[in-house]
Amino acid sequence: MAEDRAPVTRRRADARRNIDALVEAAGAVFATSGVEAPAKEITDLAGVGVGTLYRHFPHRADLVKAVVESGIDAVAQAGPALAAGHPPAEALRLWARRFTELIATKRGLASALQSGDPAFRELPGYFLRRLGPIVADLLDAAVTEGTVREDLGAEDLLHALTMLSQPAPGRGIDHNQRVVAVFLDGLRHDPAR
Amino acid sequence: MAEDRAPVTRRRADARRNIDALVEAAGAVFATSGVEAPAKEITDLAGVGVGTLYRHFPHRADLVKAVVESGIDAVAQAGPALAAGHPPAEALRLWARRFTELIATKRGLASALQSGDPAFRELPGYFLRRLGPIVADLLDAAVTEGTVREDLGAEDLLHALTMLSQPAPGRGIDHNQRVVAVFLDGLRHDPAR
Amino acid sequence: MAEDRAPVTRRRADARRNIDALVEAAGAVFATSGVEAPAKEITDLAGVGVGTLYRHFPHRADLVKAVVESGIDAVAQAGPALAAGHPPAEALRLWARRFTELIATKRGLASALQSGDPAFRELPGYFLRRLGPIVADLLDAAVTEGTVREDLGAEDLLHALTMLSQPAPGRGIDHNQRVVAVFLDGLRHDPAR
Amino acid sequence: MAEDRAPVTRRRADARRNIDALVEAAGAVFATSGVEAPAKEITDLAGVGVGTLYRHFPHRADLVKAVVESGIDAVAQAGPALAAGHPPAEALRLWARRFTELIATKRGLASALQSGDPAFRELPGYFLRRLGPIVADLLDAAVTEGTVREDLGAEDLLHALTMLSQPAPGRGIDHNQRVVAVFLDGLRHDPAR
DNA sequence: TATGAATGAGGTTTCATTCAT
DNA sequence: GATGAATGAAACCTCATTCAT
Repeated sequence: MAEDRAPVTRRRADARRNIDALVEAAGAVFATSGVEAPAKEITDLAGVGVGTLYRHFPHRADLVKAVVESGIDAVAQAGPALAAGHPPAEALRLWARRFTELIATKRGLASALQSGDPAFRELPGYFLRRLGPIVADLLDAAVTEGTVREDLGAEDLLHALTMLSQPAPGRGIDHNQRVVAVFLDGLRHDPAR
Repeated sequence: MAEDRAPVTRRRADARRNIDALVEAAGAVFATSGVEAPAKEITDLAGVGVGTLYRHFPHRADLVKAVVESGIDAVAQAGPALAAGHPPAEALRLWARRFTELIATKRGLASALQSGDPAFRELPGYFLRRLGPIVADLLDAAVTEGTVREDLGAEDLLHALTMLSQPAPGRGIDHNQRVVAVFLDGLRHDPAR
Repeated sequence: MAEDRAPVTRRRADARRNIDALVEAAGAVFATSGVEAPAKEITDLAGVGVGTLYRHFPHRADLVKAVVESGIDAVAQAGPALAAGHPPAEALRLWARRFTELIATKRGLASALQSGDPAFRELPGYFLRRLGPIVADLLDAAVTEGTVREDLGAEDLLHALTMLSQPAPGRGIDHNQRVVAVFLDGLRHDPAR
Repeated sequence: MAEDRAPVTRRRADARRNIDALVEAAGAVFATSGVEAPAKEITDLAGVGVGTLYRHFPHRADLVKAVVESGIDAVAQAGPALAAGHPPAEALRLWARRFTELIATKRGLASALQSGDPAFRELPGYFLRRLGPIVADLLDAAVTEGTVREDLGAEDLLHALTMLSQPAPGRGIDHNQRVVAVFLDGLRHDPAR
């Protein structure tokens, strides 16, 4: 119907801007008020009407997913890069550090991932599909190398890292990094034990 | 209203029965629907009116606290007993096992403990006050003995155990016991490392 | 739990009063603004909170059904009475008169009955179950007597009466009575035709 | 915006195509979801933006009117033709048959005609203005001939036919034709009665 | 004391309508 | 003229909390 396509692309740019604003605002609001924060709080911060939120993210989980997605890519991509440049166990440790940074600054996301709330039912699956393979590769390499114990699956590890990376009230990210480090120590294979 | 007023003690017994029913029901409902479950769900299960809930537990946190309390005592008391009968590191490990059993079967409690929700603001404090000293004693003994590293505080440890004990969707308590064991391995002091 | 039952009955009376007020208000509002009128309009007229409406009538159809029910009984009961005191064709005509009075003063109900809106899916069934047998008895008697044609089912007749009894904008109930009378004339069995 | 502006007539053709698509789509959607169906549903089916709908049909009633109009002309024109080729009473019967075909396949239109909704306030007037005279002519001829009773006005008749032609859930157009036939039988003048 | 009906604030969601492109 | 993104009012519905009985 529209002979000239130009306006369409222009419009898309506007929409894109709103979508980005929403995801950013949602990230901030989730961090403050949790994943169940009122939609209004998010749209106000994004400077956008409620309708716009629902147009782009019909379900709450869509928005949460977008927020997760917005940070997850860099972490996912870091996996292969670290594997290439470091010995397996070290690569795993460095990757976990990155992962903790991601989760620890996104209060409430992890709890959404395991909340059991039907609205978020798909999220853990998405999360695992996206990061599971990266962890599996890192873990397998270290197990093959013989420096890491083999009795813990990639998903178990991912879940443990997720929980330990949860922001703890009254403590900073250092706390998370410390307990994650302890956990990874425990993961080291030590035949003498 | 009631012409035949039952003796006071009789009433007390009734109240006690209701309180117990409420706490038990709340535990079950929290496990199924999370700590934010509708009050009605709890009172229906307890076979009691909503008013009764509010009489005994004016705030949601009071009820959560009661539920936590109902399981926490045995775990708290187990601390000294285990310390008396086992070497420090082993005592710590056994106690952690008990603790995990408690938390892993109370879905949602840990997340309430760290939810940041103002309604639960007092809970972490209560939790720490109650269990902090027990962990501290077990931990100090092991550090003194030299079998456990000294760079992790009792509260950090308690928090880490709490997170790792969270029920993971699709996995059972075995998962929690496994990752807790890994964590405790990491806690062991190993000068050779 | 409550030893003395008296208060319960008392309370029921209060609730009953609200329910009656709601049904009456709904009848009035449906007549003015149609069956899809905002819930608020109804509760305001009934002098009751929205919550009360939803407690007693969780679905819109429940309320419509109650409104229908509130008038339908007298009409249903009139069937046998008229059959006993009049020749069949006359009984049918008199009953139709009563039926038209009922429907014509409840603007919008009939349209709900055949709206196709999923919310009202059960209503036509309810309506037919309630009145179908009455019409069938009246009709059968007249057919047996030989004064009424036999090629129209009771449900067809009921539906036709319902449609012709719909309040017509700008016309009063006389209009409905007149067209219903014409229809019933058409129903008369006349072998000579 | 558009550098290459198409000739005006070309534009007109496009607009015409859109209008036709909208009316057709509206007819289909009204049949399925009622006259109050979301605008989006209609524009999607027409393959057109919402803005286009509002440009051509600023008010919902305009669209309904267009849909009604699209079918009404043939029926209106059939009046004189039938009057010319048949005896009055027969002409009336045949015309009613055509009318029923029109209404029975346009679910929801008749209810819009008498909904009382301010948005449709003009529709009944339009409907009567268009078809009233046709019915009046047919009716007058039959009354003059002496085969049809004279105590029912053309508008009363039109309204009755409209109601009886309403699609009945679970029944087909046969049902409507049957009850309309009964009604017309009732309309016949029979001095013997 | 216990009850559960009533309340209404607060959140969600839908959709008619506008308007920049 | 056409588009469809954005808007926000308006409706829905749920539930924590109060309070008359």
